[in-house]
Parts: sequence; C-alpha cells; structure tokens
Amino acid sequence: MAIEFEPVSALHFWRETIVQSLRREAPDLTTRQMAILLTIYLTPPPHTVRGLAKALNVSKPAVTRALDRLGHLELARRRPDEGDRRSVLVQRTVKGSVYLNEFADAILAAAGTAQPSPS
Amino acid sequence: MAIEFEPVSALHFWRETIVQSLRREAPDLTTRQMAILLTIYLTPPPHTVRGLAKALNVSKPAVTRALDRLGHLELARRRPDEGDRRSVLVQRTVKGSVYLNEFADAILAAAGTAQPSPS
DNA sequence: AAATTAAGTTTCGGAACCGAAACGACTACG
DNA sequence: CGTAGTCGTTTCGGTTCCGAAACTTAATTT
Repeated sequence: MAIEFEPVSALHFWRETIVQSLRREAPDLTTRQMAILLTIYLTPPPHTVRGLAKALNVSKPAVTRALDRLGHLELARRRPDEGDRRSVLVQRTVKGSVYLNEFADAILAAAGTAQPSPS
Repeated sequence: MAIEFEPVSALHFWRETIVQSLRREAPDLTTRQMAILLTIYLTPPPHTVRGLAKALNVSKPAVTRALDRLGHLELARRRPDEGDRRSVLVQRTVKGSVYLNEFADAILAAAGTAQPSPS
C-alpha cells in the first residue's frame, strides 16, 4: 500500500483512524496506555516499569496504573523477574496481539480512504 | 513523501507519533476531543453539537464537555446560530490551526522515521 | 549486619470524564 | 395561541486518571 503524504491528508488519515476506533467496541485506551502497549509489542524486551517510564517520559505510578488496566483487559501481563525480584517484566498476550492486529487494519483502512483528494 | 505501509510499520508509525506528542508540552487531548477538533477543521461547516455527536457516534453531553475543554484551550469556539437560536455553531480558531499544523508535522516526522523507505 | 540504594506499588487530594436523565430556551406545528 | 418537538446544557452518581510523596520489598554497599 503506497501513500502520498501531505500535511492535510495526514490529518485526514489520522482523523479517519481515530473515528474508526471510536466506533468500535474495542476498549478505549488513553494515549499513555496505547504508547505503553505499542512499546511492549514493538520494541525488544525486557520491558520494566522503570524502562517504560523513562522511554515514554511518564511517571512510574502512571506506568503502574496503565499496566493495571492493560492487565485487566488482558492486553499485557506482569511477570516477576527471577533474576532481580524487585523488577517486573512486562509481557505480551494473545489478546494484545489480536488487539494491535485489528488496530493496524484500522490504520491501513484509513490510509486507503483518506487518500483520494489531491485537488 | 511516499510511504510503503505494512501492518507492523503502520504500528511503528503510530507509536512514533503518539510518543512524540507525549513528549510535547502540547495539551493532551482525549480521543474524542481530538476527533472533534479534526472534524471541525477537516469537514465542511456548519458544525453543530448534534451533528458532531452523530458523525462521531458520541453522546451530546460528551460533545458539550469536549467543546468546553477545546474552548478553554482556545482551539475551537462556540458561536450562537442567529438563524436558529437553539443551535450552536462550532468554529475554528487561530490556535487550533497552529495546533493541528504542528500535529501534522509530528505525523510526517513519524512517517519519516518509522519507515526505512525502500524506494 | 546495618545502612543505603533501587524498583515498583499504594496512598492522598484533586481533576477530568462518562452516560442517563432532567432541564431551560427556542421553534414548529396543529 | 398552546402543545409538542428540538437543541444544547446541566445535574447526578460513579469511574478513571493524575503527580507527589510515602511505603514495601529486595538488592547492594560499607
């Protein structure tokens, strides 16, 4: 799928994607929660609370709370670090993979519809 | 700017954009608020509360509250409809334009880094 | 074995948000 | 007219979120 991106069409594309996700029944994640979820799935492990907080410029309690919510939704999972029991390793789940696959589809669909308006 | 989009790179691109906006001092808008702001700026007027609510599949009180916040941030403005005084017309502002221009820049920048373009 | 440092969580007070329902202002219809 | 319908806002009860600071547990240092 090839896209020619200009500022206005970039905004159209963004709008199309988030409007689609508003319509879905999929759980509505905050920006922070989404950033954490994407980081877990897209960057190499291990992922710790402290590492996520630093990488995303967010406080540690905010990461903890986001993980509470993601865990409750079964989109991510906490697992104690056997090597250092102070640490927590954040891991992926099947539901999380499905959720992000569907979200990627929404992005691609939006990229398709937001395109045709060069005039 | 040309982009080849595949599912995983679409997610990388999305992550890059929202992580950038997390870092900014720019006010953090909810998904609904962002959808409303984009709709005001990207689709033809007039924009009313009920129209926005219907277009975005959101309740009217949610639109009212989102407009309260956008108005307080001066990203959008309410103006009474002289023709039908029950209605409110939602209008753009200079700050809103600036905000979205910067956001478009963030999208384009993310598209650049998230995509080691093969062409 | 203290004392210190580190990682993550919990507490605290406050702010923002949500849907459903009630409400006031206004228009349209009979 | 008056009644019904429309539009946007406000109220109500409840949930979620936030940062700062205190706290718990575990590892490291002295």
